[in-house]
Amino acid sequence: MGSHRFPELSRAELELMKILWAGGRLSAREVHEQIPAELGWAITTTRTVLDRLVAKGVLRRESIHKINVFIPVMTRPQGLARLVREFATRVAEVEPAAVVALFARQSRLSPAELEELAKLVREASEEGSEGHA
Amino acid sequence: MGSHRFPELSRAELELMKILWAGGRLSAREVHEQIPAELGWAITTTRTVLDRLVAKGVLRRESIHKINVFIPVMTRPQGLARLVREFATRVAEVEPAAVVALFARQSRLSPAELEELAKLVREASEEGSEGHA
DNA sequence: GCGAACATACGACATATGTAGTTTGAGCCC
DNA sequence: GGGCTCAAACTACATATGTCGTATGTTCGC
Repeated sequence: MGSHRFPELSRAELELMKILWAGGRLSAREVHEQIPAELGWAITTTRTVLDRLVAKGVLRRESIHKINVFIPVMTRPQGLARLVREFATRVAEVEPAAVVALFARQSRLSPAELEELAKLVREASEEGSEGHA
Repeated sequence: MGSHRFPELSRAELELMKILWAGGRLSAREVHEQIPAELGWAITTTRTVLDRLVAKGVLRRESIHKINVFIPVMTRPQGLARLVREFATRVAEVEPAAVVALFARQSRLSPAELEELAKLVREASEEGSEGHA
């Protein structure tokens, strides 16, 4: 125990988190500019999703000279872990580790992150089959 | 064009579809009995989700002696294709084919289904980068 | 033939999500 | 120093989802 039980990320939320994970600390506008134009989001939409992420405790808001910048609280491995497990167990119905392996060639994850992802997915498995029965 | 643009499947819906894909044609009760008890669903919940699946055109309802049996319209490969693409492109950010490969060792999919899944995922990719611009 | 049991068809309701708009305040250009 | 421009903070609203409950009709054992 110890690892915060982070909430799930919806599609729109994951989209923004990916930008934040890559950018570190960005203002709403900076995040918005990196959203694929095809999505055609209004800036207010970006702000709303950002706010919800803060409300969920996934992002932290810091005011710099009256301008808010958003900082990830949930790390990328933490954000991916749940999605990986869900996909592995419910959709693909294969061992989660096999899905984790997919991320190996995914340049966005550093070796350290990859390892953390593997660990988190493993831990989640243990939790799933609780030993407190 | 040609392949019906099936709607997405929510978690609960996927749960039921998996049972139907394995069972063929089942009554609401039969489906309900196969739902993992841990989920603790009420029979009415099962019926509701089943109804929504019919409304979405994913299942077909047939009345046999006044008892409804539900028959899959959307095949397993069709149901998985979208989920696979979503996970591959948005979450793992790897080639969809790599994710399809995961299903190779998944006994639930026959070789034919596996091939269809691969084909559907491939087609979806092409659609994504439409050539009609 | 009657009532217990089960099935069907609907209605309901809270929360989650996608997607904005509006109101108000601060900062900067001329 | 009056606006124009933006950011922040709220509010809004439709649809999707998870989860049932209820009113009715049908069946079968006794």
